[in-house]
Amino acid sequence: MSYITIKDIAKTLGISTSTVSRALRDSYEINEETKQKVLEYAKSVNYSPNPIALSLRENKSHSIGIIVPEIANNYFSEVINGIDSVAYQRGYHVVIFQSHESYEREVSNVHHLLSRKADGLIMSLSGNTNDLEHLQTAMSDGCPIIFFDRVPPLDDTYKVVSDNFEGAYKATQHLISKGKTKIAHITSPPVLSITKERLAGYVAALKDNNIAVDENLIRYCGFEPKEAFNTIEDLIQNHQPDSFFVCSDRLALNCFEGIKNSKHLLDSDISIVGYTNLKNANLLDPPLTTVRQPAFEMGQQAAELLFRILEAKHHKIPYQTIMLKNELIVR
Amino acid sequence: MSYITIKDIAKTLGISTSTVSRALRDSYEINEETKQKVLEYAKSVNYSPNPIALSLRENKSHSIGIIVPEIANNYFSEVINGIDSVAYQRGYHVVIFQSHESYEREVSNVHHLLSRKADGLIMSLSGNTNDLEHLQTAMSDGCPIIFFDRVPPLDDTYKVVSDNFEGAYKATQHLISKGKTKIAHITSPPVLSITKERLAGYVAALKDNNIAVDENLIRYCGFEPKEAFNTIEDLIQNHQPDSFFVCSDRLALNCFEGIKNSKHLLDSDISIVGYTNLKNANLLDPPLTTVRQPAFEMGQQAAELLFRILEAKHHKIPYQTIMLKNELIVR
DNA sequence: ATCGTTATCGGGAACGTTGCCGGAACTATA
DNA sequence: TATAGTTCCGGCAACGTTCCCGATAACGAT
Repeated sequence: MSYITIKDIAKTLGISTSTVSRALRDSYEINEETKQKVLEYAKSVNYSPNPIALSLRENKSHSIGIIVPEIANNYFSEVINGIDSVAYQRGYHVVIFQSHESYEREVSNVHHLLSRKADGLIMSLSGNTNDLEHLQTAMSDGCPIIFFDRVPPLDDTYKVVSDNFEGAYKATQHLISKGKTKIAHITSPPVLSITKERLAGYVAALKDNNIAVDENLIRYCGFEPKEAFNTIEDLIQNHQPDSFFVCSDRLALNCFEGIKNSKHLLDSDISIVGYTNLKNANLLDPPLTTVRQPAFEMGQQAAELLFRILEAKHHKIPYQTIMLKNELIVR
Repeated sequence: MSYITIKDIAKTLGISTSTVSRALRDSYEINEETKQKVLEYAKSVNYSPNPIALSLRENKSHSIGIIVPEIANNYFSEVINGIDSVAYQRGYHVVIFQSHESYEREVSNVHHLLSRKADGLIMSLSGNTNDLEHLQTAMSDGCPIIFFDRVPPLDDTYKVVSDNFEGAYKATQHLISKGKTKIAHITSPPVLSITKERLAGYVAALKDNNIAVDENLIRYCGFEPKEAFNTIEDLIQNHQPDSFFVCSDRLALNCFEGIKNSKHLLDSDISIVGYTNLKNANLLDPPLTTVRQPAFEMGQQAAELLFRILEAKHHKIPYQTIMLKNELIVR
């Protein structure tokens, strides 16, 4: 299986490797007869070219890399599936890495992908990435990167995002229209782009409804479950919110559990809206109203943009930001 | 970044590439002084060897492949994290692929990994894999494979599984001890190893309690949500089970929803036990009792076994099956 | 003085592939 | 008939690396 090389074919057919290569590549000038002979034999022995040799020669790998913070996050796995669906059609393979929210792992992943000559990258930043040098050098080395969801504060890049401002605005508005006024906002680390945008949407909705913004109700949370629990506990004990707007898949669950477990039972008096792609938000008790990002579609769009860049070769595709709408699913 | 080659170093230092290679590899006989000079310079220009050239030469890639049916499945992503954790320590990189329950995709993934000279494979079979030829050739080509969870019916392989028989037995016994007698068993396609083992556990528990096995209550379900819904509907309408023992992450959720949505409300009269690694089974309404597989640990064990094989080089590690215990989490 | 030994290094092949360059054989043109 | 052009093919270098084989110098022993 794939042990046959072009040399073997050349030897058994009594021709040179160049000729075999030409036949296989259907290139340049070659006698139709020899070409058929080569193709036939190659097929019969199940020849397939060695991608490593190709990579070494051509400085590319015919595969694209994905780096996400965590595969176990449903939002990210949906995005990956979107990317996968278009890459597979094009005969590209997709190499998936996790940064585990670690800056070091992210850098290591980028280097690995780069040294293995990935043709392009699609990624979402780790929660601890402040320094962007590894990405800058990757891009200037000619490896195009599409960022999605958690995008860096750079102008000269390609981005695929969802309308976080609007999503947060709609979520907050939903709570307000249910009569809530003390709406806690629990969200991801402040460095992330999504954090800022969602916070802005939350604040805008409050202001448009003449509700004062209470800084005590806004909490940034890392990725440890305990952190979420403590935050919830403190909020409920000391600031009596009447509702929660919780961002990120992970936090949504942790907070849901935290609120449920707290002395104050989760009842009709306390509402939660999550910003999440949880599969089973409708099965929770009570069902969780959510803002749902079009994850699969974001993956598709990111991949299609990347392939447009790769196929454009010379004439450069202009930097752009593709923004998709979110959906508020009231439950 | 990683554009510097050994030739560049040789040229600027006025020595041959062989010498540079020797210095870097700390091999054979080389003057301490030149060695230091090379190492110093290499470090200063941030040299790192080209892994593609290495792969071409040594016929291996210093990376291992993972193939799972679906990343979005929490069980699989936990296993991946387990593998990842040990591979990262050893400086190996992990390449993740999805078969999407498709035999063709699985074959394609195996070929891709093989031709890219993955040092080894850790995989769980797709739900539509009957022909094992692609795996046999991979193994006879010298690429060791560790199977986990969904393992093939082969003796001469390495496997990491959980005790599905016992898990199913305990789950069924749990329902029986709650007074249930008409226990429906909804499970994965019958080709899969896990399906057979769990069915056996289910049947054994019934027999040990002198409950007749009703074939009508045993249903195999594919991976389409609608299939699960229809199955549930038919079961409830025509066979009035008093409880369900549902296998696989996907089915657990689908059935949970199906039962909840059916005319007969999900109440204390109908119990469900799921065989799943759902993160939020405790938050469902009602909380879902589950059999939980030690997914992360299974990944670790699989990876450790693989590295043992890779490091053993010549003396062969005997084929073996590592079996881990499951945990019944009553909620 | 000659020879074997040791320490250190360079040359070159090889991994699999492609593409440039040159060359042989043939055809067509003047 | 000589020349130019065409068609087809083989040789060779190159991608980055390692490793085997030989080469050279220094040095001590005979």
